[in-house]
Amino acid sequence: MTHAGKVLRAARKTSRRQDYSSSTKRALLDNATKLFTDHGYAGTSLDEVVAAARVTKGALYHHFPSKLALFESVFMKCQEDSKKQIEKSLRESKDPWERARLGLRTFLDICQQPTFRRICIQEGPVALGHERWLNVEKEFSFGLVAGIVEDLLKDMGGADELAETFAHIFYGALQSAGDFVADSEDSEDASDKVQAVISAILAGLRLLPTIGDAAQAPDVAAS
Amino acid sequence: MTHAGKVLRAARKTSRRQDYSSSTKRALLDNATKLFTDHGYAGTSLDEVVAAARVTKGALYHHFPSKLALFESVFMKCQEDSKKQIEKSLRESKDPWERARLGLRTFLDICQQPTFRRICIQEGPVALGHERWLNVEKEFSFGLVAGIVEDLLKDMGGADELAETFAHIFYGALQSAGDFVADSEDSEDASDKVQAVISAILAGLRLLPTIGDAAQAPDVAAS
DNA sequence: TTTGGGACATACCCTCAGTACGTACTCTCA
DNA sequence: TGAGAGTACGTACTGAGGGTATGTCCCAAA
Repeated sequence: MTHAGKVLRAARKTSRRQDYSSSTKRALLDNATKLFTDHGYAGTSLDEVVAAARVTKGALYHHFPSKLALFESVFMKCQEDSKKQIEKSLRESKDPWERARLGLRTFLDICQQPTFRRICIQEGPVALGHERWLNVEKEFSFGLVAGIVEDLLKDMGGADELAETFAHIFYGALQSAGDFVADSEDSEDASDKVQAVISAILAGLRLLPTIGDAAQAPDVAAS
Repeated sequence: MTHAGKVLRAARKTSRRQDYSSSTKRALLDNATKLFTDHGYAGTSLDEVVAAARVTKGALYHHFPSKLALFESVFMKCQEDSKKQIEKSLRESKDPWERARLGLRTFLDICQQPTFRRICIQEGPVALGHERWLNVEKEFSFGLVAGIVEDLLKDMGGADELAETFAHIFYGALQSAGDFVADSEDSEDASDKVQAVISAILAGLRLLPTIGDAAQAPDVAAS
């Protein structure tokens, strides 16, 4: 058997043993995702996870070096999924303002998914640490939002200095918006209201570039 | 000794024993605050806390029924302090827009205090649970912010329906703003930028009342 | 002086993350 | 084809840490 043949076989045809292995790993990830979502990181014991996946701790520690690593895998998977979802919706238009509306609409939907809320927004920063969380976010949800904001500002010209600042603040606003919708009883009504508010905030973005570095913006106080 | 006498004495003149007791309780709270701030809720063991306070677990569990209760005491104390600080700054003006600037400026300062950031913003929601955290927030920081927003909207007339929505979203934006400033190297520069962005967002608030329930706000897309 | 109770200290238990080690099974290569 | 290596687990244990049960000291009121 040639080397190329070996690689090919390994790439497309897995052994039964490998199938079993990846299957148990997936079972661990799936059950961990569910339990972490329902009870949080600290509120979930590994005994529960392995019991739900019908294996033992030996299996878990074979696939993941620690509880935190297991959580991180769940976390990354969740981030990747949401990123793909947003990117897909962004491909539907070329106009930056329309893309903003599409992307933010999708992001709000994702924020209402219990897993994303709990794993990526609530528990993530605490479990992984603020530092690590921020670094990951930059390459996923936050990165996309930042890109959208940047495009909007570029579309209007100027205010590059404030782009990063606005993106950070705006991202926090979006998370809160997601929370708000998720917590409300009438999510349909809440979602509409949120859309209106977000739109107004983005509209306020137009007032940004003229301010420059005065930073005090007394015009706000001038009714 | 009359009943009135007893009450009076208990109110103004404490016994030496009571002094000791409240002193150790304060020592526990102070050290817990410091450790929770530095290492988070899960990252802080009660053994560390009692060692730092130079007592034993017996003392801790005499004053607090659980680790979570200890954290909650720290949390509430932090909330009360920040509330007082904000209210103080609010008393310096009567104009709603000026009050907004003063209050938000103070809130941003508070967000940069490590204890408030870690205890009230980051760890609080996870440790206490989202539900409980929200209820407490309503009576403290968030309540104040919501009041300010309401005043602003009232000053312009109308848009009451969106006041609560905007307040929630805006509060998230402020927290992110605090994080952004706290994470930046040049906090002076970052603070200025944040002020500009927040001002722009508040300016966008003026565009809110005319939207009504259309909720789509196509005017945003119209460049 | 007695006595009740507050303010702790000590010793212990239980859950749970992590480790050490054993085992069965498969894959490779002589 | 069988022996060694490596994978994929299972089992039994350890240690850290939250929580409890109980004992003790000491002040305060009667």
